[in-house]
Amino acid sequence: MNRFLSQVTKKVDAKGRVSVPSAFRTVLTRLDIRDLYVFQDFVFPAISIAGPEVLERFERHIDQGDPFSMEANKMSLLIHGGGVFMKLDGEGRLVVSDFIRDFAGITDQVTFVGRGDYFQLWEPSALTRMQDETRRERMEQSVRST
Amino acid sequence: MNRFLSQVTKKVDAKGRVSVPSAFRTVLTRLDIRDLYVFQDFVFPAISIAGPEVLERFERHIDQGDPFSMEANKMSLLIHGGGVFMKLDGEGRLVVSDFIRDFAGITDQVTFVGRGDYFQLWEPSALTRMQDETRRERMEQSVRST
DNA sequence: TAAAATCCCATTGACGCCCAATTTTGCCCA
DNA sequence: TGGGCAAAATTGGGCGTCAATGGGATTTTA
Repeated sequence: MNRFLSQVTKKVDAKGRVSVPSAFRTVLTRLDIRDLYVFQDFVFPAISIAGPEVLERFERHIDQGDPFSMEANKMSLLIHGGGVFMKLDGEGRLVVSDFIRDFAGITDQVTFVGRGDYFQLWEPSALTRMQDETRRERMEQSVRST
Repeated sequence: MNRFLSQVTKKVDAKGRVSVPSAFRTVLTRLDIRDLYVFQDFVFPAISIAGPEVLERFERHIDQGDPFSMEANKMSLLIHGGGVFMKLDGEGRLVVSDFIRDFAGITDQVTFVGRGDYFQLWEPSALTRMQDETRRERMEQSVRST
């Protein structure tokens, strides 16, 4: 399968590194992604990681409108100011920089979460809370429709 | 019969494996399902197992709306982050990973439950409790409607 | 030159794949 | 109806490979 699925929690080591799950690395290889576009997610308190083409898509989106508009400026602030390129080390590990750490509230553990054509880094309990909340919402929906 | 029915409880071996009941494997073969879409159920503390087309159906559902919406992101968090593809080993066994174990509260025993066109994995006592609770609720309903 | 970022290597642990032993099941026949 | 068998299913474990982890050693940067 060539999409990012599932979730795994990993420990950040003494040097601030985490090894990216091999299943994810396999997908990255298959999609021929070497430079990772790492950005602060737009809707969740999490870090999203994708290939360079995602940034390019965002930029094209901006280019479609008025470049001086508040809208375009705000968008750039997120995708440029809130993003950075990173590479994995020889063993497939990623350094959890302050950029990542602070935004996602990560300390000594990180949960890797597949999102289809990209993946995310979450502070473990934050992810659990969000998923539980979502299930609860779905439950209420189905109860209402009874 | 080409649907998943009944329930069986199996032991998880020392390596964390459980053999899928042959009746279920027969159905899988008949439906030509080789890759299993294994996901954390939306309503029960159980793992649901189906074919790849179930994930695809979920994804189509997401694609219908705005991909940047909170709604779509939450859904993806469940179906992508809460799901994974797995295969059975040569003897028809499944590895009970942490992904499965933690969510369903499974330790050394698993109950396989048929659900029609898919099946589930439960922690034995959790299933019993849920079934008892459901029967009790139905009793109360029928009493009220008398 | 100190601190941090990289690179490199060794050890440990997990997983996939295979084979053997044992148990269960379905069926036929006395 | 009760055995007896053969086939299928289940279970247990060995082993090789790859992933994960931890810790130097080296280079880079401020």
